[in-house]
Amino acid sequence: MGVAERRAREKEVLRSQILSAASELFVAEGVQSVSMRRIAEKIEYAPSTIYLYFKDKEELLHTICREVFEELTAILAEIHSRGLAPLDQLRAGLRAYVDFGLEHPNHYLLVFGPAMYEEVPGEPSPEDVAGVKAFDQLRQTIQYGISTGAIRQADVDVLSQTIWMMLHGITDLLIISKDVPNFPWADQESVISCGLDAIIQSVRP
Amino acid sequence: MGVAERRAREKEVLRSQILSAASELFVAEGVQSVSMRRIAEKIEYAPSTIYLYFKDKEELLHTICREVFEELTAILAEIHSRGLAPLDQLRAGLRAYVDFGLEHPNHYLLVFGPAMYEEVPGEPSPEDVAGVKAFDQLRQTIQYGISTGAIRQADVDVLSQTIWMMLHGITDLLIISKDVPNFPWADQESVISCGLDAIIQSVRP
Amino acid sequence: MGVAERRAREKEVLRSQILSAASELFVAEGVQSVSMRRIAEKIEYAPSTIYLYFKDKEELLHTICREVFEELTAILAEIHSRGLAPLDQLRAGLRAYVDFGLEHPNHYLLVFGPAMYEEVPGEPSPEDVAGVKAFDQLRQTIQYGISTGAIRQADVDVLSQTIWMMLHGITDLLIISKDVPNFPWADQESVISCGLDAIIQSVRP
Amino acid sequence: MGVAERRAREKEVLRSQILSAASELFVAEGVQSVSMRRIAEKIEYAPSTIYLYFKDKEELLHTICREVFEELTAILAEIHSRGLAPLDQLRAGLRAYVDFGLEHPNHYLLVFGPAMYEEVPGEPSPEDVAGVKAFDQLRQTIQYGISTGAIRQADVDVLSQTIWMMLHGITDLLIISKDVPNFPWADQESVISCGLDAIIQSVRP
DNA sequence: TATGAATGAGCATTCATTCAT
DNA sequence: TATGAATGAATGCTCATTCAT
Repeated sequence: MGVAERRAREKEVLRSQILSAASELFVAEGVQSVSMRRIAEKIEYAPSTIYLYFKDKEELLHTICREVFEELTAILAEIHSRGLAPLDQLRAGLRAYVDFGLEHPNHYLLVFGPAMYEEVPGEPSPEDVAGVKAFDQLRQTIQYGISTGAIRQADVDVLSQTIWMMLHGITDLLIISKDVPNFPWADQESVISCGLDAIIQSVRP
Repeated sequence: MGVAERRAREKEVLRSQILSAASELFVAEGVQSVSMRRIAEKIEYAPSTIYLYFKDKEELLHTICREVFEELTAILAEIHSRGLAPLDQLRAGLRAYVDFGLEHPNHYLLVFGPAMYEEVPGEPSPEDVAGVKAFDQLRQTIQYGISTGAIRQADVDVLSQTIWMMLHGITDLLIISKDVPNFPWADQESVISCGLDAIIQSVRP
Repeated sequence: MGVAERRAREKEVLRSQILSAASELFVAEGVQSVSMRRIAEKIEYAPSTIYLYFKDKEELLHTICREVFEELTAILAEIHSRGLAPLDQLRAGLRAYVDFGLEHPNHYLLVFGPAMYEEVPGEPSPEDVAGVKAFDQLRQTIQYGISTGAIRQADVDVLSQTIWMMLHGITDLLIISKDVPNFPWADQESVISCGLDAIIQSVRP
Repeated sequence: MGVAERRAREKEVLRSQILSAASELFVAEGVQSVSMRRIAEKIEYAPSTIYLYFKDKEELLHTICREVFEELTAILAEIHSRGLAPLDQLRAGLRAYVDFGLEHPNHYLLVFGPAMYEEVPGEPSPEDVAGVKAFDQLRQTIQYGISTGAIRQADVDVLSQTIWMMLHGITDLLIISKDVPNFPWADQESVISCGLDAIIQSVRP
């Protein structure tokens, strides 16, 4: 049985290697530009070996997206665990979200970019679930604020989704701005401050 | 001469057909995933015919982007011309922007989606110019508000870009939401209201 | 009838323009690399116009080849007309042949290069006829030399064809040598002298 | 291990098949006119399979040229090794050269036909090297003859290159003659004799 | 006579994927 | 488990040619 265990462990290791090689490449060069062969070369295995671990390129992508969401969720959960006051927790979470996007721009675009695959109604995919969990952290913060009176009475869903959308806009365009030099972009920090201020102010009672 | 005119008109029609087929596909499936062949099939012409109207795939993409921006600019210019009070003008412009995105979701995502082709620094492309002009409408409105005291003192660029980014986030995710059924999306109108309220409130003195 | 004549003349002019544009391009860039469109652009007519004068690209090529042969024939005929002594006439002809090749390298390769088209047995094409006439000049010179005793008794055909082949080899490789820099080519003039000496010496009685 | 060996052998076989199909087609129809598809069809494999064996069309061409030269070199080296008298060695080598051309007409024309790909000065390609080695066999024979007094004093390079060129002319046109029926070609053997006699005689002291 | 519009066949090459071993 | 060999479909693009006008 020691043998079987070692084998299982080895399998897991290779699976991880594939995932990390793929995600590195996807993120650095775009999903479309990266071939399975390139991924295989990076881990020094044959291309066909990848198919023993993932059905196809799409499954690889899905898995990576899910992991990105999980990482984001973990970050937000950590903030939650600090026991901050509602508005402080909110601001810290918003800031962490933007920072996460700016630190993992390609991952961010990967996850929130144009859908790479068709969604099938009624079958929430694993990365949907992961995405919902990440969003849920924000929703809980808002809920927490409302119930303590720190945040004005409002539909929790409407409010938290609107905030998320505005936050996404800031994150998305700050990322894209790096690739569009021919535009007089304002200072990044100023924009983030201005945006977070607007959001925080808008939730005040 | 009637002949020449009719021909010119027919040419223009086909050109438009190509543009609209292309933008529909680009937007629905991503620029990279759409082949010239697919576009040709959609309009029921030979692939090579497209090359009679556009130098290559890139020119097709550029043309589409430019035209989208121009339409948006025209809409915003019309609002400007109404001579509304600063905050009314601002709100009307923001609303028109979101509506434009929701009415032309494909075009919107195409233009503001991840840059598919690299920008070459120092050579502003025509669609950059068009994009700047569209954004400039918003900037002017903010400037107008600041100078009349309807909007608080602030760096015009930081403020207008932050607003644009938040607005983009709302527009972007509302569009994407249609393709992601497995998520408890809040009511669209409520989100728009909530977002615009937040923005307007944040610029008040 | 003046009208008809003018028209015929104009037609002839355009035909010539096409031929000379095509031959210039073929020769400068290789038959395969030159498109009908390029030829058309050069004469500032529509591509389809060329098809009113020549059935297809191949006919254009054939016509040009024939003209090359005719030019060569004319040069050799002029030498013949000078009334030189047999061996002087031979040497002058050989020299003129090599020079013709070196001055019109692409034309030369065009005509003597790998067959571009299939020969159909039994139907001598116009450029075959033209080629035979050019070769015939050499044959006559040899015959003339044999009959006057300046050249040794030998089968006229074998001798003249062998000479032509050796001459062709010199011409061909001197032309090709210009495109192959990585070889220690000997001085061109020395090679020509050496070759002609060998040929002349070999026909002596 | 038997398996690995068999596989390697099979791979080698397919590689050879590709090479010979390609050279046959290149030579019969010109490098430019032959598509990878056509080559693939000829060997009844998918086009993409060729790319498993050769990087691209150019590498295919280069490989063929190099191998042809190497075969020719081997033949000439064998003659050298016989220890013949200078003029006998020369004649045997010349004859072997012509025979090689006539036995491998396609390869011969491919290698000595108009360069289809540009040579880059300063970077002798492998087939240049191979070509130089083949030519060098002739040069050594001439040098040997001069040093033993069997061949007249003369510039070795000029003499050997001139001889090679004349020999090439004979070989080239004898090959081409098979495809040009509409011309009264002299008997092949007679032409070869006549040519070799002329060359041998011309090097005598 | 000349053309503008359109096409269909073709090109070299790449890629995700399959499958026998 | 892992692979090497092979493939079929696809890609952007070019070109000689046709044909209605």
